[in-house]
Amino acid sequence: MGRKRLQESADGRPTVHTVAARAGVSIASASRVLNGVGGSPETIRKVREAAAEVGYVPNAIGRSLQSQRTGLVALAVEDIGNPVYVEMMRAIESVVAASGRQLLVHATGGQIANETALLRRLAHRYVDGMIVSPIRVTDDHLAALVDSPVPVVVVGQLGADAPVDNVRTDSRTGVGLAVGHLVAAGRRRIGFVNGPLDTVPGAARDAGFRAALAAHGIDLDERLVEVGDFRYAAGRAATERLLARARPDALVCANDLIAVGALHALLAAGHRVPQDVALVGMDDTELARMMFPQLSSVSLGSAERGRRAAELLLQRIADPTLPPRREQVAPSLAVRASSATGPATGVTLPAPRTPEVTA
Amino acid sequence: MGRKRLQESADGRPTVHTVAARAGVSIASASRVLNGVGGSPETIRKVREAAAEVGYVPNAIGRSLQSQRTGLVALAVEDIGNPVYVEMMRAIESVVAASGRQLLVHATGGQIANETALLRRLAHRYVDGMIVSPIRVTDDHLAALVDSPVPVVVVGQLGADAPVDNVRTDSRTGVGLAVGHLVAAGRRRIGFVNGPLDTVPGAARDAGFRAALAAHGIDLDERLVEVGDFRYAAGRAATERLLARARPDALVCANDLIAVGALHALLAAGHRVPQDVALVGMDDTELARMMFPQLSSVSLGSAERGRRAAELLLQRIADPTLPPRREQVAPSLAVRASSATGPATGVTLPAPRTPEVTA
DNA sequence: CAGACTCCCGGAAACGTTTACAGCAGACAG
DNA sequence: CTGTCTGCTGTAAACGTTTCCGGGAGTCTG
Repeated sequence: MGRKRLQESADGRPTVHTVAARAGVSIASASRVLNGVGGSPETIRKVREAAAEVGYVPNAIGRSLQSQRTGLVALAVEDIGNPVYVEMMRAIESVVAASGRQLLVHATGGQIANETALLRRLAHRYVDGMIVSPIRVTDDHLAALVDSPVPVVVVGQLGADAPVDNVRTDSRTGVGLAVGHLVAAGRRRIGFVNGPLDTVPGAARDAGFRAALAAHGIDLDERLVEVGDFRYAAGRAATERLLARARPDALVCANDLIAVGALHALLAAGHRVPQDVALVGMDDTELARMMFPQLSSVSLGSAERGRRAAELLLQRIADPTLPPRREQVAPSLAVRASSATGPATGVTLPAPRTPEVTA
Repeated sequence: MGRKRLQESADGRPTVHTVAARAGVSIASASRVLNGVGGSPETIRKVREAAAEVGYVPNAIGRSLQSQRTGLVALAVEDIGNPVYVEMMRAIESVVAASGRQLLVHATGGQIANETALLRRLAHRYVDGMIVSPIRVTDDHLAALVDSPVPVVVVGQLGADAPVDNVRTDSRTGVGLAVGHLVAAGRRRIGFVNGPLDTVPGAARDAGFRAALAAHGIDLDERLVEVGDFRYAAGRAATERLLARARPDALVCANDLIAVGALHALLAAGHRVPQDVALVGMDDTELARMMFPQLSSVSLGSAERGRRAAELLLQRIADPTLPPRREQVAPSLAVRASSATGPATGVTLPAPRTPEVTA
């Protein structure tokens, strides 16, 4: 039989050829029946039967090659352990699922190389589009975004003129909300525990903090500013360093994970929250409500940003010629016990290491 | 020109044909150069140049159709907001990445239909293999697992004779560790806040709890058992219901999210932890260490299970004929402040709603 | 009863890639 | 100078699917 086409795939699984041969019809008819378009009752019966007998299951790759779409959408975030991304993911998922597609998540670990590689590899047609939330953006990175072979939507700040769909918030203003709230509550020695300054959100929040203090006529004591990364352990360690050299009456944290670390450090050092030190986080994730006392937090609308990003992406997939769009979500402040003014809701410690504890 | 093959893909992006034509060589030579195998210096130069000029980027789908592999591995979990899955994912990711593949995560939301659909759709060749951690297993589900077209490894309990690679732990014994520890510390009115009983882990933990109490000769007071789901809010609500009708001196929780909910409920109700009520969670996630007081927790070796599952999967991808294997990871108990015996490490509340507070 | 119309079918092309195979030129040995 | 070997190249098949197109059979209309 020479090099005649075989009827099974390389690993022995049935293909549409197997089904067609078994049903005694052409592959065209088999394919039509399997896709539910056309076919006489008799043909339908024969093909269905044959497919069931051999346990046919279509090969998505073959189908995608033909149809030029996979029905998959990817979300690439830095740290999937950060609840803010979980909330964003849930919002994206619901939009994406409603369009009949599936969402896949990839954690980049904040490695630029990693993320660029993802764009350059995964995006090469395995997915119909992707949403990326980078915390560092380099020129190389940007280039990869711009000429990505599939539609990309970026969640987060991006160079002003980048021709890429973009959903952002204003975290500078967000930090301002926190500072304003604390100042109004009579706090003056306001500290700031931030993430790395070489990240986009880190830099924006630093600028926002300084601007907000200035706007309230408060001189910034640099000893009240500390930097770690955006995770819990670093937040706790950074707060411990800060407390070792300064005595804040309030702390703003660049996200909720850091705020939880700060809360832990404060309580372990014998400070009462909020009586001695008021605490405000950012992102307003479920984590903030899981703490005791519950944490005030600046909402950056992560779910909303995710939802909008997903919508932008679906629109662009439908029509790739759309001009780049940019949307903005306004921040808001959720005040909870950790920065409430009254002392009634606070937590006290018996009397651990530090001297200045109320008897 | 009739129906002659075009040199661009449908959406105008360059293909290997474009590059070949531009370089004045055959597509075979172009492909060889682009893959770094063979080619004369002159050919290499021309092809590289042409590829750069047109911005060629290979179509992964086309390549996969030919090579019968995608280099992608999927992880399907129920709730990506649960830190235990984050830890598992990290472990899997590192193994998978080391093999040069990429990990994609899919959240099923615990919907069986969802999960089965994932198996039946995504698994149809988009990925080289997948790791699934189902919390409910039906026959249909099992069938989908067994004749999945790609290798599958299951993390979690599975019917004893299911011919599927499987990494499990022994959560019954795990609950026993928690109960034993609490009994040794003198606790007797030990409560249990569990997830749904129609889930595999929920059922196993319930059985483990009852068996452990019996083993210590303690009669179970059914009012001390409450059920929600595996998330924070439900854990808190369930604990509130429990506290409204009973007075435990210790609580075992079916996972750390529930334990955090229980901690919140306990503190809000004015109970001291651990003095009044000792608390033990399960999964030993980072969340347990993020609490104040830090939570004792039964480690079910989630990272280890993830690591082993990934290794099993890679082995099976390499050799699909391997017999089904089953591995087990032993639980262990991490004792922290929330169940420490001494009162020194506990947290006290000023004097909220309940009367029995230390002045 | 002829013609138009509808419906179904099979052959073949197409999606973008890799690769087996054969041909060809050049280098080298005898 | 001839024969063999090496290394590169191009043609074409293959991966598994969908779909265009032409042909044939059957149905309805006039």
